[in-house]
Amino acid sequence: MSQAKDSPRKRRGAGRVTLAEVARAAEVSAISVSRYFNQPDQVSPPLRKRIEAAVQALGYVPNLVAGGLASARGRIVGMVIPNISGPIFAQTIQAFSDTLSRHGYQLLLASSYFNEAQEESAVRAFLGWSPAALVVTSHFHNPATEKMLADADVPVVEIWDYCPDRAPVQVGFLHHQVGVQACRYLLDKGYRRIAFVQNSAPGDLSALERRDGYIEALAERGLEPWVFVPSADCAPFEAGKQAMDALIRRNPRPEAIIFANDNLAAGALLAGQRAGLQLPEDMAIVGFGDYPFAEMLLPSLTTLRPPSRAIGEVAALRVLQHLGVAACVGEVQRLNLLACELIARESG
Amino acid sequence: MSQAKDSPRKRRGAGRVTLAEVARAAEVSAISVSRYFNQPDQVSPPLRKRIEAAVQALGYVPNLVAGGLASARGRIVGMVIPNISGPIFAQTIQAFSDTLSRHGYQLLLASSYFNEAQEESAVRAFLGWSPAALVVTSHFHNPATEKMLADADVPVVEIWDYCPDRAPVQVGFLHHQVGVQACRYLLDKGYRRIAFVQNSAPGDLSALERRDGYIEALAERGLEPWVFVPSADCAPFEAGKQAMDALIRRNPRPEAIIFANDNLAAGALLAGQRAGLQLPEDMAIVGFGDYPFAEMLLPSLTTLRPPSRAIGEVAALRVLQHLGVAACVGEVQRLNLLACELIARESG
DNA sequence: TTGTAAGCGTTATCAC
DNA sequence: GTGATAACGCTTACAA
Repeated sequence: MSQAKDSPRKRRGAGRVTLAEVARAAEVSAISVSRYFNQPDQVSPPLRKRIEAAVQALGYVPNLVAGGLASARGRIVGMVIPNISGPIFAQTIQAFSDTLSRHGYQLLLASSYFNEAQEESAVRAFLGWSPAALVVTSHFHNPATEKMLADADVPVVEIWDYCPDRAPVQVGFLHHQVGVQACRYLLDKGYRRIAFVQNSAPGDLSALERRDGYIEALAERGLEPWVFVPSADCAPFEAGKQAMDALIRRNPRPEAIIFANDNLAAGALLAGQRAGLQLPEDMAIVGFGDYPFAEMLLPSLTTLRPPSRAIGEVAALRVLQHLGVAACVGEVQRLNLLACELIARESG
Repeated sequence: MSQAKDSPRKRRGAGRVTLAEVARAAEVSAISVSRYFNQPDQVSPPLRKRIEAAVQALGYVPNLVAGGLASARGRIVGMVIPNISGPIFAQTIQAFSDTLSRHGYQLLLASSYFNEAQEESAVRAFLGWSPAALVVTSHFHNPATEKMLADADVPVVEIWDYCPDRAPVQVGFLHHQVGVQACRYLLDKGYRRIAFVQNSAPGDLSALERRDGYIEALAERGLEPWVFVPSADCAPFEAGKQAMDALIRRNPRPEAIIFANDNLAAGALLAGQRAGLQLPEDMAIVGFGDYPFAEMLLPSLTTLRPPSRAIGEVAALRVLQHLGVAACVGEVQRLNLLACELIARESG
């Protein structure tokens, strides 16, 4: 690509400047150069000066691979997340990556699409890089992944979830509780016939926990649940339309609907309006995620705002604390329950 | 975190199962196990079977760090991108990561926030992992980064841009041309007093190239440019409102406005409506990015849709081709000019 | 097809 | 505070 096709690349070695060459140029031993980078305090100012000059002159870039092998811990953290481009997780990744890189750690990223097999292969690959820590999403993993995570001598953080009974550090919230929260909100506003529309994407088990919370909240008041399951092969926005079209025709129709996410809710909003419904007068709509468009819709969307950024920040902080990174010192708090905020807007 | 506080961790080595242990268990040499993973064809079925059994039994996970050191090329690709959570780049990252991981490569990710110093430090860190390739955004880098990229014996791909004269593989489009495209579209619809609102975030130099395209397209018809620069400390949505509020008061006011991105345009749309403007009758609005909300706004937003996913896919494909990954064979095309589509909707 | 020997570039350990 | 030496776990090069 950018280099010459037939560059005189050595078969072995990257041909890059090495620690030893810097040491020779600075007339010190290799280990001193190593210390210059890793424990500068332990190198006297004069040496430090000579080393710095040599590093500059030669354009030395430390070989982190070699360092990682020697020390058995690379400054790299792996994260497996359902998807990168959705509005929800992107914030978490951004915050996590930023916090990490501020302290000299790098992010190794992979997406699972809620698929446990893909998660397993990502975790396996990441473990091969002897990461300083590993972050996975939710507590749903297949047995092979569980075993790898348990056996690997690596700190593990589970995000976007909160299971006090599990060993890994937890940073997230109780999806079940969020389902309860959404449902009670509508109950308190006087709605009774409340439906729940599931995610069209299979594998999003956390969304099912929210559904179960909804069911529980209804049961508390002696009400029956009403769960709609869209076709699995349908994009979320379309699935939302489909759900609304179907639920409108029921007699009696629901007075309110909770959706597994904002994309579904947005589709439903559009379908409802197209069908001549007055929203929220004829039907209340509640989403989940507080996607950026939620406040731009007409009517604006009532939804639950997950602590996306906070999850990324807290996860990174816990990792750094565990690694003993200065400026992040402190006891590593294993349970980190964050709040999911209900944003009441026009739709419900 | 998940492991016991006082695990009997060796000071040196991760305590993990090694290639040698697998070899012993399978009663073969270490190199055969290595081949089993890297060139399975060169291992006879009987050996393969014994090795597979041993790998399973011991739960062996290859140490990619050691492998990377020995072979001087890790199966890792670094990507530096302005931001992760914006709707634009997230698609690129997702597509890139997916394509890569399908072929056994991992993504090392960092964001630069359009800051050249941050980019430099990310590139330096990534080079330390002897990546198989490096992907950077745009052709704007500081001299130190340029030097590292040129000196490093690593394939480099520049995305979201297209500079035929530069050495790295280019995957993107001509921002200047996109500015021309947007402006000509409005000119052809009969608008003459066309303003351009810049990005509030400094450092997005590509957006300035789009502005220059706009200026050129106006000049072709002998028209004067009208560039509005929002306060730098303002979030894009707010900056859009600010711009609209200011431009509305001018006399004569613009007939049409091109925005550096959809967030600005969305803010302007809202501010315009709040001020009592009929859109697009009173003023046409064109954005850039085709963010997910663009079609949900009222009026829906006319905008330019960049080939976000395609950029990620093509970039990954070029990288894999260069690495000689089977199933991706073929000549590495250095120049990849993708199309930016104008999505005509209601706003302009 | 399979094996042997020699590194890859760094850090841990121990001595000065 | 500084240095010599031996790993770290794997792959290349070459031999059988």
